[in-house]
This record gives sequence, structure tokens and C-alpha cells, in this order.
Amino acid sequence: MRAQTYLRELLKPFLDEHGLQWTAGTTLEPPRDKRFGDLATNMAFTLAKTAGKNPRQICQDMEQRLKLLGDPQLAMVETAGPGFLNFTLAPAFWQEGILAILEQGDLYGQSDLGGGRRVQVEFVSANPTGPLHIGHGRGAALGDSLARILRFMGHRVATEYYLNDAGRQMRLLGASVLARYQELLGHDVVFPEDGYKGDYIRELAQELLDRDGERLADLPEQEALDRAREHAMDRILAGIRQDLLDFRVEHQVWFSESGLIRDGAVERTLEQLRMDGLAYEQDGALWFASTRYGDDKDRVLRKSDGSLTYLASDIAYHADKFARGFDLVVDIWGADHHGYVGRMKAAAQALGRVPEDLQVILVQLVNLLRAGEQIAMSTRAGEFETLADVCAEVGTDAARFIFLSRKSDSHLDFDLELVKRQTMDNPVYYVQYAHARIHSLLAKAAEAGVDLLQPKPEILALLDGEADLELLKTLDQFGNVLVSASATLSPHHLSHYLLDLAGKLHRYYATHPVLAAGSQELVQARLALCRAVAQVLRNGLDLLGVAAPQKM
RNA sequence: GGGCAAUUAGCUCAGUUGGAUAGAGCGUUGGCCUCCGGAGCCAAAGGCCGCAGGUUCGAAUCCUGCAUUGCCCA
Repeated sequence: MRAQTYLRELLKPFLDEHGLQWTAGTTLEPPRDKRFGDLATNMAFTLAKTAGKNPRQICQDMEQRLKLLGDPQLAMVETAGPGFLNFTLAPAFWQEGILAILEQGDLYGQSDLGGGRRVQVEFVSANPTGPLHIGHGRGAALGDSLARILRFMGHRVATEYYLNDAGRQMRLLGASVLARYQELLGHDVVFPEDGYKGDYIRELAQELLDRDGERLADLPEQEALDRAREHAMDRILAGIRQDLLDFRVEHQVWFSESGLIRDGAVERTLEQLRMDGLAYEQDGALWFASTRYGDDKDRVLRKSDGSLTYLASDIAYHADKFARGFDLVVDIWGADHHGYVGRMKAAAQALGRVPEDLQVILVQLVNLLRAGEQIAMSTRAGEFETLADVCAEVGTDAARFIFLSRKSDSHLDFDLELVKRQTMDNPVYYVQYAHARIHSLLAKAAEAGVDLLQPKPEILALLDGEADLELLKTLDQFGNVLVSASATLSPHHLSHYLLDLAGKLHRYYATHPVLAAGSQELVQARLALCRAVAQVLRNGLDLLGVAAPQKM
């Protein structure tokens, strides 16, 4: 990040002189091939059109100018290939990076890029009809990490869980529990069709019996159903909250759908849409004219029997979100809801926003395996491994890291036996091990009474080997990775970066004795480098919600 | 029947808004413990980036068609 910033400053006068600007397609990044220097830019290509010159000519021109500056930090600049400009910075430039890392500590990598923009991340939002399963865990890890990253990048982030506590599924839950309750009393009952069959339903019924005795059986049916539903929801919700906390996920707001309906917010929203000419009556139903905003067809808001659709409350909910002042609303959904994206984007526009103000991230379902054998997952049928069970078995760190090392829209095979293994099948340990190794060195250094003060530049100058510079340059990329992860709402870039950094540390460690480096100065220099690596690993892991242990 | 997504090494996956000779881990084969944590390191083999066209200085990346898989809607 420092490197890019520095070079862009150097290039600025040249651009200004020609009245040119960095355009969207302009890059300044480490090239794949090291022979092309530390950083390369394609700016000449993008400038060629407006300047009316050929790219190589532009490059040579810039090269001349930059050489005239005689900047000691710029060790090399050259024109290459069809029009790339390659740069190499002096070792001293990279070495100074350590100072920034050690000074800023846990704040290193932070940015004000977000400019205080208000962002809401809504995620998990599972119906409270059963415990969270592994698929919810993926969404939970993603939403939580994304919130951490966006916050670190200068956004004001709020996290939220939307509670679908109204509607058919909840009624079905109540009916299922009540049926089990009746069974416990020895009554002959027909279990509801499509009811919830998991063992936890029996447990809930038993609790109800323990608490209220047989009274529910004598109540009018509707009242008994309400009691059963409320009890089930309270208990399940408490379980969900606990599972999320154990997974290191905390939602700041729990937003209730039924509250929205009770307040009349849904009715008000529908009325507003009607007044704006965006909702109309037809065939006894109320329709949302979503085709005006590019949706495939118009959608029903209120059916002819008078009941509201999910869409109606979802629009009201998003109206509420926008009214709360969020500049950007991020929804994380299971990929099976992708058909819903078009109409919600349409809704955002109907609410007076641009479609980009609502970003929907689709998370593909997780394929849970045990030693290659698929494990069935259905809440209804009660066949699933809960998130809590999985975490207890493989550990929160391992589960989170796996979830966050794949892009969200790709299918994920989660094999319990693999994730439990402490090998490179399971890369979280590779990264954590790098961190722990460094701390082991630091502990030994402290025992030996080695001074850990801020190193002087002449000490850092000893870090001039290829492996030293390689590590230093990788450290400098941390900020860029975060920019990219937040811009694309993709934490997995960070996971891959951490794996790369950990790998470089392990290679360095294997070939460069630190405490036994020889001279006191070299010990100091290498320790400083290692401390910087540990700090960046820790900051990165923290943004993933994964622990950075000092011992393993 | 329409729509969305995916397709990259034997396996699991990266590849940032199009950049120079496509990467990582696992697995396979062969090396490294007189030295700070071997949960590690080094090396080798392994590719028609699903197929065919197109766009341009330049395509795994963008466009079109087709194939396969998953999901959503009727």
C-alpha cells in the first residue's frame, strides 16, 4: 500500500501536466514475474488513447522524467514489453515498512477509505424454526467478517438479524410442538403435514409439559397453538443466539417481522407504493409493478385471500432500513433465494434508491460430508448436523477459516474429517502456526533478555536479502488486499493473502536463524521483521474472526 | 419450457475493475532433524483455463452460441 501510494505521488506531476487522470482500468501492482520489478503499471495503455501517442513512447517519456528526479527510493524504472512501466524501490523503502507496522500495531492496515459511509450488513436471518445448521454458519462467518473488514476500512457498520417470526412456518412450528405435546399425553393426534420432525421438537414439547403441565390440552386450540409456538420460538431463538455467540458472531440488532406488521409499517409501505403508482389491484390481489425496474414480471404483495406475501414485509423492512439512514444495505442470502434478487433490487428503486444501494450476496449451500460420505440436511425431516455440533467437533477457528477461504458463490464441500485434521488440508493451522512460531521466538528472546525496542534504520538495513525483501513486500500488500476485499465484499481474498504470508514466513524461518543469527544487530533486525509479520497475521486473522494463538 | 450461477492440474480451490511465461494446498515421487516449534522446509512430475466463434495492442477474465452440473420459477 505504501509503495503504491508513493509511486502514484511520483507519477502525479506527469499526469497533471498532460491533463490526465488515473482511469478505472489503470493498475499499479506487483507483476506476476519478479523480473518486471516490484510494481508495474499499465497506465500508458490507458493514456495512449487520450494522449494520441503509442504506449511505449509514453513510457519512455515518463521513464526519462522519473530518472531526472533522482529519487533515492526509486532504484529502477524501465519501459518494458508493449508499454508497461516497471519500478523497483530501494531496500530502505521496504525496510521502513516495519516501523509503520510496529508503531500502528493492531490498527495497522486500517483506512478511512469508507469515509464514514453507513453500511448495514444483514445476515443469517434464519427462520427460528430449528437450530442453525452448517449452511447458516457459512453466512454467519461471511457476514461477520465482512462487517469487521468494512469497519476497519472506515465504514460505519451495523449488523442485523431479520427474524421471520410471522407466517406459515412459525404456525407450523407451533403445530408440530403441540402435536408432540399431545403425544406425550398419550392422545391420538395426526402430525401436521410438512411439520417439523426433528428430535428437538419432542424436547420442546417435553419442556412445555414440564412447565405448564397438562393445561394446554384443555385450552381452545388457537390459544394452545399460540402457547406452543411462543415457547418454541423463545427457546429456539435463545439457542440460535448462543450458537452465534459461540461462533463469535454478534448481531447488533434483532429485527422482528411481526413487529413490522403490528406497527402498520407494512400497510404504510403498501399504501405508499400505491400512491406512487407502483402498486395496483388486479384479480383481487395487490401487485407490485416491479417490471418497471427490470424484474421479469410483477409480483403479488397481497393475495386475493387478503394475506400478505413475504415480499410485502420484505419491502417494508427495506424501507425501514433505508429510512434509518444507511447508505449501503448488504443482504446475505442463501443461493436458493437468488430468484428474489431482481424483485428486491426493484423494491430498492421503488423506494427511491439506486439498485447499487442494495447489495445481495448469495451464499451457496454447504455440502456436509464425513470422510467423503454426504450427510443429509433437512430441517423439516430433522436430519442435520447443527452448527453447534460441527463447531464442537472441528473448532470455531477451523470452521470459520474454511468458510472464509472460498468465494461465497461457489459450492463448498465441508468434510468433517478433513476440517478436523491439523494438516494443510486444513490451512487455518498453517496460518496460526506461523503466528505461534514467531511468538515462541519472542518468548525465547525475552527470556534471553533481548531488547525489543523500535529498531533503527541502520539495523533494518541488514534485511537486504531476497527472502527479507520478499517478506517485506508481502507485508506492504496487506492494505491493498483489504481494499480489494472490502470493495468486492469478499473476505476470501484476505484468507488467501494470509496463507501466502504464512508460507513466506515458514520458508524464511527454515532458512534464516533469528535468535542464532550471529550478530546482535542481525538478531534485532530479524526479530523486528518477525514481529511485523506476526502483527499483520494477527490483524488479518482478527478480521476473519479467527484466533491468533501464541501457543498451539 | 424460462431464469440465475458454476465449469481452471488426479482431488479441493485462488486468480482483484482484461495485462507480460496461469497459481496454491492436498495427493504422487524424491530429499531435509549437531540449529530458534518437523503442525515445518526444499525439489520434481502434473494444464487445450468445458467446446466453438467474436471483441482488441492483449482474454481464464468481456460478448454470442453450445455442452455438462447445481439451484430458482412455472
